[in-house]
Amino acid sequence: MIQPDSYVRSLLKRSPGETVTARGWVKTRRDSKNVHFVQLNDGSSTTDLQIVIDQGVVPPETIARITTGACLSVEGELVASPGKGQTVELKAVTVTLHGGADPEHYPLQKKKHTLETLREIGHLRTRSNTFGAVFRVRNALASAIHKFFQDRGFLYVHTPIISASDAEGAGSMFGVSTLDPAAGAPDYTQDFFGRRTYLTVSGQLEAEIFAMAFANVYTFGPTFRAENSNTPRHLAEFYMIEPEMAFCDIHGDQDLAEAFLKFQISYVLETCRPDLEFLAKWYDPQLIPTLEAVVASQFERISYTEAIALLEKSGKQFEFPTYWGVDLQSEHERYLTEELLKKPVIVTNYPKEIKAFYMRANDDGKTVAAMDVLLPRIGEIIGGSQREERHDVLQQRIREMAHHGMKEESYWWYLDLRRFGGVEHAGFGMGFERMMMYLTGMKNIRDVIPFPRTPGNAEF
RNA sequence: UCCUCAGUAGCUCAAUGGUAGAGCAUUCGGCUGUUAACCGAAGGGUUGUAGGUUCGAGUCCUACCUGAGGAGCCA
Repeated sequence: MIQPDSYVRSLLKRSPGETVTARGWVKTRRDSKNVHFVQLNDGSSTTDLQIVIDQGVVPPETIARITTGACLSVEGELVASPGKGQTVELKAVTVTLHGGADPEHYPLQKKKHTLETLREIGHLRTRSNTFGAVFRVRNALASAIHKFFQDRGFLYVHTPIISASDAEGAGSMFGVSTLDPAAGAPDYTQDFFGRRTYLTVSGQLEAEIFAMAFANVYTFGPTFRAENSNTPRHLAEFYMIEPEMAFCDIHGDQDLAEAFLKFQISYVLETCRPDLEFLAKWYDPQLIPTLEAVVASQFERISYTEAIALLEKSGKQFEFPTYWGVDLQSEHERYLTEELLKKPVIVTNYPKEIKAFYMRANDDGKTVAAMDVLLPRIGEIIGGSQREERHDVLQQRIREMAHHGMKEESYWWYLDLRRFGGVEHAGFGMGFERMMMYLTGMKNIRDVIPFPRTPGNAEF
């Protein structure tokens, strides 16, 4: 096992003269008359460690096998590098070749590959510079999220992956069953759980249970949608963060969402600078200035009604017409956040007809206390609301939705939370990979998750 | 799921309906404390699949497969 002081990242910071062992995978080898240069990387750093192997230290037949992709351990002395591009390098004394990578067949070459090609070698793309940077950022982002909530006293709750609630309106769900599909019409009362079950589309309803006991809670786990979505922004399996706060209204909800987004960006700017610089260089030169601008900005907050008014007087021709009562289309959201306001926008108080049943009804009788946070380039990154805490109002709403297949008896425990010690509360959901896209400048969501699950794709 | 575009060497891409090419990678040779090293040579192809039009198809037509972009749904 590599010890903390022996990661490539650590070795690059240590002083000349020390005897160390480096382990990792070869990026490339260059030969000179009396010396071989090997770029070694263990995934801890955007920068490789340069290994210098003098003629005779390693038998020629071993040198020949030290090719791109091979795995090595190298013991030697860290020395000041006379060459450009690095301050220290490792002068090899002992080289152990753990596994070669036949250059005739190893698909990762020391040249630029398209992201589409790398996606098809999902078991090897992790060794590329791009995915090294992406997954270090992903790791840091996950850490930032826990830190943000833990520092505020939020309780981390694991909501179930397998769920019986058919989460009305949340789109198609993956069924979970141990019944033999070949056995004809399924009788779910005989199924593993004695009822129809699904992979969760949201932990929110269960998070509300915890918020009614621990006040401030959050979930961070996988979520599944069986929608046949083929876009650069959708996955069938993705990660979602869902905070839920008791004693919180829609305004507190917005404040938290804004602070949350800014914290994540700041944290990654601080801890992953070299990775962001690499990503900026190859994918989006404006990446870092854009991120810094968001941290410094104050998010625009407008109501749905104001948003519609802004769109109507924009004079812009939209493919879909805008009028009060229709949901905002991608083109509308993009216009608001990218062109008109040029910063993150929080849109609140949507018509109740286009939002979920659990959102708190406003006094106007027409809108609910919903909020969507829109980011330039990404669109909706956060969707949330103040929840309906009034038992009778919620019950009435569920009954109104009966014709959509909602069954009041399925929500008995959810309604119970309003009968016993209910209080105003609010929360939101943030797509983890959407945030990753924003932070890394990656334009396809399949390139910010280790193993993307999309329609027709589950190879790795 | 709908619309649009694309599929040619391991990779990135050329090729007016008329002999299928280059760069990188690979192999071999040369040079060199190198930095996506450099110089030279060689090998490498059922042009996504199946049909069709044509004297002749990588190129035109049809269907299918795969990928990408846009839309819907959303996070």
